[in-house]
Amino acid sequence: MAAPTRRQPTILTVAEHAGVSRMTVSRVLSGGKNVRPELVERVHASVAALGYRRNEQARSLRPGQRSGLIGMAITNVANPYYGEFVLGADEVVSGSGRGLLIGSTSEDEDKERLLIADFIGRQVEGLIVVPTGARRHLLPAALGGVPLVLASRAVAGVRADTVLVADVQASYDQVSALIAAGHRRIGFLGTMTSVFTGQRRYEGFRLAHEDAGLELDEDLVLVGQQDVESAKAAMESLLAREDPPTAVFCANNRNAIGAVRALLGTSRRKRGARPTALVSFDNFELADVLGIPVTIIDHDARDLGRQAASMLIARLDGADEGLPQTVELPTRTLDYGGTQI
Amino acid sequence: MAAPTRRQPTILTVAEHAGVSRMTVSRVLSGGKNVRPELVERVHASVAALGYRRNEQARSLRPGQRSGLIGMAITNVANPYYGEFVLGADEVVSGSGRGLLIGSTSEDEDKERLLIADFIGRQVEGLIVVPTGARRHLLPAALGGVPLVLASRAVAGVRADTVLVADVQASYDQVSALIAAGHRRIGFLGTMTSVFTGQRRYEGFRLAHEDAGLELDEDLVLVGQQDVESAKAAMESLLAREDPPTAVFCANNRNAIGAVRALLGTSRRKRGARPTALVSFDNFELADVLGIPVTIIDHDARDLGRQAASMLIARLDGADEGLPQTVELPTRTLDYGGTQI
DNA sequence: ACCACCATTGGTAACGTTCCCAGATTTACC
DNA sequence: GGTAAATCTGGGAACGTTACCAATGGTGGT
Repeated sequence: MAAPTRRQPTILTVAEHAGVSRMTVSRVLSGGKNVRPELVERVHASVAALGYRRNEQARSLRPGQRSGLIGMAITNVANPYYGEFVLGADEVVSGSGRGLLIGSTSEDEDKERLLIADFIGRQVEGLIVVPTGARRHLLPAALGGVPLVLASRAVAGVRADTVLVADVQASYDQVSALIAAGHRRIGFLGTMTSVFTGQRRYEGFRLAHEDAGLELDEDLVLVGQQDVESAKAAMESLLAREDPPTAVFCANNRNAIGAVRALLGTSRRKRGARPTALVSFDNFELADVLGIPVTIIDHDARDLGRQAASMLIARLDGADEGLPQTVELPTRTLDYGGTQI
Repeated sequence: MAAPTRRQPTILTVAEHAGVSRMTVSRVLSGGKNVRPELVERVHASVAALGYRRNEQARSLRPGQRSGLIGMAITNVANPYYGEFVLGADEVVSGSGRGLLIGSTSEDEDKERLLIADFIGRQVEGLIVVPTGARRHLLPAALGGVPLVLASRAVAGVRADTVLVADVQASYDQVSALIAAGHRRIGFLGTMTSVFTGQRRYEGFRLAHEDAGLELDEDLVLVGQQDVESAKAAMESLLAREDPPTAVFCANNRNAIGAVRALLGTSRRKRGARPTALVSFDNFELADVLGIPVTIIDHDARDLGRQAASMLIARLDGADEGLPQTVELPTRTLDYGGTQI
């Protein structure tokens, strides 16, 4: 009745079952060079009969062996954006015969520190981190020489391979396009100022104004919105002004969706003949059918994951010994009437 | 110039540095019982000085020790739904001091088999699987006694703890509501018939017709749509009929979004005074602002992840030795005018 | 017939950790 | 002060695996 999970078979169990030595089994399992065909077959039969699986933990304990694990610390696993990101990384990582160890930091520096310590304890070969911003535990000394790739965000003072989106350039381009289309008062809806991408996107926004010789109205810049609700409220406050902006730049899709909700909640009469033009950094579902003029700055999160993982694997497989590199992924523009005035 | 990553310090390095034996270091690291305070301090100082991290792989090699790893095989990491799911599981798993090893199967049975084999080789303590449907590699013999929890879908012939959504009941209820509201011709947009949840949701659809004594028109049942594009085309074909359905039940959010796109692409004149009522199994962003009557059958994917992980941890920590259990999570209904006629 | 060489096989040690036990030291008590 | 007990410390072995080396047997060349 009681089914005391009997021990997993070891290589020795297989060896005895097949009537050979451990070494022969090991050799068969790692290629079978220099083993008599008859024995190869006997070993395979025993492996199948016993349901033996090689213990990767024991295996990677031997010197020169690697754990085959990549640690990945994401700020928010539930964000579909990072889901795509994980998928891209998984493609590359599993393609290199390794596995992905994943944890969520929830933008919490302490969680990030503990997670990374745990990863290192589990002997990960490398780390892919979407950093919260904390620096100390990402320094080489704290990492014990484990290669690190930062994704989506950089950290000041941390020299590591980094994959970013061309935040500044894309924001600059789209805001410049708004200005060229005649917009003179442009709102900005952004995240907490501590978020790296938010800073960069604001920088593009600011530079576009500067280069066009257009003064930026700080009153139209609202930051700190982390969710759709607060973004909606911020957008409503812009719309309620005596002199509302004619266009609004949203630094991420949470803010864009909030802005959309605010616009749809405003009566068409009040919106007037001149609909407020929206630019959204990041795509969102159904953006094209809302009947609201919106320009999307889109990029491929999956590709971001692929790039990050590729840079890491390149380091691991020793091909690349040079200085840390930073790659900026290009964006593409989806225009659903957003630049019209 | 060349920086040959010097070996990680081991417990022996720390012992020598602190002038004690391996065992004393080990004892300090696992609680410090029965060690002189002075030595405890010396060891901690050496650990900090050397940047020593305990090797979890070596640690878990000892008998009776566990790897602290949970393997998670998801059909599609990029689906935001499963992102939420992973987050919920991560909460529980990391709360139990374990880590999550994640892989994507892309609905591919072979990938699932290899992934699970890999997980077992890495000595995972348990598995959480969103199964593709294949049975053999989920049998206890193939798993070597590693506990398994199935999530979101069951597999015929596999006895394991399972967490499902109340697909049948919720579909039944909402379709019954449509019928009660006077709808007599109800369309069905679904996934491939091989998908477990699709079958269950269709079953609820069918039963509601049966119990209401309403004959089900098979011509209005379109299945096999896996993405928004094909769902849109399917919806268009329904709308183009001489006798279009007055309501459409969408078995997942991909199909619902396709249906929405089809409706929005149809001129308002053609849609007529009687808008087609939609029911969507699964929520989607902006559903409430589309101006289309839609009822959402919503459930909390994060909770699904939490439940699955909790069942697994309960098995692991030995509290629960009983027969495999199946839990059905309740749904809630969000009504954006979907049941009107 | 002898020797060099290759293919095949197994024994031993080591990876980093912790458990078991035995020895050493301190404390407690008469 | 002497003994018993409690506390503290370290040596050896083991977890499952593979690298290294040695031993065996067979083959071909001279």
